[in-house]
Amino acid sequence: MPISLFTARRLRKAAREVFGWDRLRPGQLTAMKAVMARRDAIVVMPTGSGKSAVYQVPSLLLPGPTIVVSPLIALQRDQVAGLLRRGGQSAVAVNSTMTRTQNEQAWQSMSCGDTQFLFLAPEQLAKQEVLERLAALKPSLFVVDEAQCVSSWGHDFRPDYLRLGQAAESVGRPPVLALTASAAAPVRADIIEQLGMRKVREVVAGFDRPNIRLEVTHFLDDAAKRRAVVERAAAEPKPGIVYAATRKDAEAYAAELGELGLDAAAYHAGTRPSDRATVHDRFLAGELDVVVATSAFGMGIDKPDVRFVLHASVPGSLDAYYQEIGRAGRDGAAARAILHYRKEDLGLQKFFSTGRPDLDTIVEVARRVRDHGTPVTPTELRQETGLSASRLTAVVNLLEKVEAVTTERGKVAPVPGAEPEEAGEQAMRLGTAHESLERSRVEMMRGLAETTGCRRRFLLGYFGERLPDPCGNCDRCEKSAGAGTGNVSGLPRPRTASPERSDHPFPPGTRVRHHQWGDGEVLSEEEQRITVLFASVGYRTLSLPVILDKTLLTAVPE
DNA sequence: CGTTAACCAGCTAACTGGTTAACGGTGCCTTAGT
Repeated sequence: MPISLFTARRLRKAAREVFGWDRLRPGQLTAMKAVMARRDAIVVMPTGSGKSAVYQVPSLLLPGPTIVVSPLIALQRDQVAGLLRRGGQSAVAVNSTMTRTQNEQAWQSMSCGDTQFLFLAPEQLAKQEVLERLAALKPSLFVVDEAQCVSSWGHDFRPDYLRLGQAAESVGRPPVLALTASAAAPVRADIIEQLGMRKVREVVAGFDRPNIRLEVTHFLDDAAKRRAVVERAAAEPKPGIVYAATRKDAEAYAAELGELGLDAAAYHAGTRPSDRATVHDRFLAGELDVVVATSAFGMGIDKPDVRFVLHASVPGSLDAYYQEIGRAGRDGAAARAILHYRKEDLGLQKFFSTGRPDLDTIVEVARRVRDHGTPVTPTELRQETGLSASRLTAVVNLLEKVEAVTTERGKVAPVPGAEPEEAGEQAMRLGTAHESLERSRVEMMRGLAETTGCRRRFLLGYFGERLPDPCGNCDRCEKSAGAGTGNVSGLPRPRTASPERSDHPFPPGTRVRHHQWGDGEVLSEEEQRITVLFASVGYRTLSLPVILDKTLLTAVPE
């Protein structure tokens, strides 16, 4: 019997006997087989489609335990509870909300083999002691859950995400499995690079969520937009989520909706922890009409009957937009994504996408590391520079990338011959490139809001999926179809899946070179325009007639 | 990048227009003091 068939049988058996899952989806099985073959894999599957099973089932058949890196402590709790409930599997988490004794007990139950799953935040793996204990467990699998965080948070907000590749190495480099519900090709490439993954098996399920109607309403005036947000949130079938850009807005909208008699609550990182938990639980229990939240709300929310997601202001990227609207209509019934768009709102998102370390700071850290001569602990560097832990880690990450320092066994060491000023300049260039990428991601959001074509086609194009026909379930499609032909059910009309050939020299996937912006890759096409991701400047949308007429772009052979 | 609050000058009383500074999102972890 071929090995893969044998493996598939064992996987199915384990899934059935332990978790009671009678069948595995094709994507799940493919990914599980990659894990069993000791290969690195990145899996992109929608929430609620059994992504966790991809590590949970193989883990039972592997000799050592499974390490799961999870971004939020609340999520770790859910995952531990879920394993116990569904499969009777023992799992533990080690984090700062536990007492010292509890964490000790968790380590104990791992090392004596009683427990198969250990959940940790990336910051835990920044500690040398933790890495040593993990290495002693001889783990068989290293899972990074919500792996989009590597790319979206690792570069600035939570820089320990960029250190996970090294962490995996120092615990014996088991196969690395990255799981996420949404990641466009460039984001996947970033995750793979940052985690140091090798010979990666990519399993990407479809991105389309055809039951979610996409709609964008334009506003010139801020006050008019605010009125419309409240009116619309009040009018839509419940429950729903309203996303606001700031904490203050979230509070204000929640208060206004409350005055209209709705059960509405605000949720953001400044909400008291006990209130956060209450809002979360009440929403899941169906006791709230509307949660008005910042981007803090949503990870781990798997509620089937959310009827609308309304954006009171544009999010900072199509990735964020897609993730947030994806919380609507998980049950497959008609749902709405309503974006209230004002082009001035893009400014706030542009502001959020800045904040890289400045030249002086980088050079200072590089100097101090050099002057020490011998490896120095991050704690020491923090005391000398007064930088916060995450800020320092971000700087060290940059310096390591430009080969001015190395890190080993938790300490930072200089690279002989590396000049701090030179390293600083190089690191700044990296930081600047990343910043312009982030800003171009904001521009892609503008692209969706201002497109005259089918919105779903634009959105899916960004994720590398080509929609041959307009979707019939967005405001643009309805507008061009005219009155009377709208679909009554709220569900999209059937459409053909036949991919048509591109009639120009730059179909998606083509490597191209621009006379000014250098090398890039064509990501998507839309009517007379293509979107290209350039290494130097990020996303750019180009007009096909113009580039064909002026030969601004040339295709580069692989 | 855009909004808002605070301030000030002007110039004569209660307000206007202009400039300027501050603010804005995501979460781990640690440690000192109740």
